[in-house]
Amino acid sequence: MRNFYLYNSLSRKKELFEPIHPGLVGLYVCGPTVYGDAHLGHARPAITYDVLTRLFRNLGYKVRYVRNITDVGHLENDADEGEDKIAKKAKLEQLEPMEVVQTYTLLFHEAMRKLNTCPPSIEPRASGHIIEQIDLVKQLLENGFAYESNGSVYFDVDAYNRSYQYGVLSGRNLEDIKQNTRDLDGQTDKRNSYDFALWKKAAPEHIMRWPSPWSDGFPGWHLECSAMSAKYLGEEFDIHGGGMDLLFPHHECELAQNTASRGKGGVKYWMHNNMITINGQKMAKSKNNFISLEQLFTGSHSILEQAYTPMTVRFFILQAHYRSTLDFSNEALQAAEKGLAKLLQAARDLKAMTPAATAAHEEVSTLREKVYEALCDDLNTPIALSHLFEAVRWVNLAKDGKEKLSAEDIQILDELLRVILGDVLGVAEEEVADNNEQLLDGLIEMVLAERKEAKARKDFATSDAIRDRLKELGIQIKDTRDGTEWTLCK
RNA sequence: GGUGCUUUGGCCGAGCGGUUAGGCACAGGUCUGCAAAACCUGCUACAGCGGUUCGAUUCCGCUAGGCACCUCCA
Repeated sequence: MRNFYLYNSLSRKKELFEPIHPGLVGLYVCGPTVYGDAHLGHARPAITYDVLTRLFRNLGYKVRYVRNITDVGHLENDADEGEDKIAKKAKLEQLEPMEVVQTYTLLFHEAMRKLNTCPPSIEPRASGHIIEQIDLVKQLLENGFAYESNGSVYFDVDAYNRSYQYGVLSGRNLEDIKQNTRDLDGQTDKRNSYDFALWKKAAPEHIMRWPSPWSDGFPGWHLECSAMSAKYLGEEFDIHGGGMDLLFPHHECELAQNTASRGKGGVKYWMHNNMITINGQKMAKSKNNFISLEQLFTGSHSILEQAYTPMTVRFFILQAHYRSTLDFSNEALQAAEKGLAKLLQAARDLKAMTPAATAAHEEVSTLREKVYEALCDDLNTPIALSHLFEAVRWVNLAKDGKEKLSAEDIQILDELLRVILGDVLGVAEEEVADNNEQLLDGLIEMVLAERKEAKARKDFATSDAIRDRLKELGIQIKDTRDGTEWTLCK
């Protein structure tokens, strides 16, 4: 199997990927907290890990891709009274928390489908794994790395740091953290401000609660990923992915939980995608530059000059390397839209091509290798795409009759534009179903205008021919006093 | 304040110790009834100042700007 190199956030270098179990890849990715619309930021990891999965599958690996849905435990802040995001939204919209979860989970899935991402193999929910999480808390208490306080249980970072090292993933040391952690009000239950919650006792009015040995309450946010990744991928698995913003504290805490409970970190490669920025700044609700995917697809946001199709967004994201920040702008999206159209047009043109030469072009045959080399070098999609544009050039040259392609050339170009572009990068023809109705209206209106003109010149042969042709296509027209009506008959 | 990252041509965005990234835009040309597309040609940049080197955009240092995390975030 081809060598694949992956940047590991833990070692801070590119490493040769060697699966724990030959031929199999276990991938865990932190999914969304479903308390709001899927946004542009969600598209980055979704597409990155989708391409990773597709590439592994193309290389012959069997991939188990687990992406969770956080539907409990994600707090607004770290204080004792920090509100659960789901619960807060439920209160705001006067819904059951699980109604909020369902609404936004479905919207998230819909957006992911439009972006042509493969659904994960398993999509576990935190609320469905309370038992596993409680077990993990018990284990941590038993191992002496957690303490109970007033019905809540916290991870004892000091204790952990005596046996292991807290901060290895994010490159921090505990002394720095101690100096720089804010002391929030109302953290009386914790021994230290940098300890984090494993189990929280629920306040009386809190709806989302489960019984546990310590209190009726709910699990801490970091716990779910440790519990669910181990359950579905084993205590040691290959790749853990997520956004760079999750590196600390979320992944650091997860790593600490794994290590404290079973003596090892459990993850071989930590992978982090960078952020999407808008005008150079990270998207955030507080900055008023928050764009949901739906807004992006429909163009309904003041920042947007136009609507952008899901595939344009996908292509735009793939044009940058996943570890670089990617700045959103209308200009950049519009450029992506055009580049994408060029690529897809060439893929279409290629289908109609027949061999016109016997000798293969060497430049064409090396493209395939170059593309794989790029993709296998830490998922370098921008380089891979630059080679695909080279393939486009060959298709267009042939189309113009300036080059002749052999059967072998065509076969390679087909592999590049259909298999690599389509199957691996997931860049495919857009669904146009949504626009069809409008398109049909416009077209028929145009044809009827032609017919009206023909009738006006008493050219009834033409007007009747138009009517008959439309009928053949399943469109019935009817001349009325007020004009011409049409219906679609099936 | 702590930690880390970053600064590439009109825009987006790769990359590397010596060689054209690529896309978009722009200009000229070929083709075309017109338009579009396509093709060809041009535009050839690496924040500033030092250092290492035969040679640095690429390595090191300093200066300046930007960003991220440290609080929830993909």
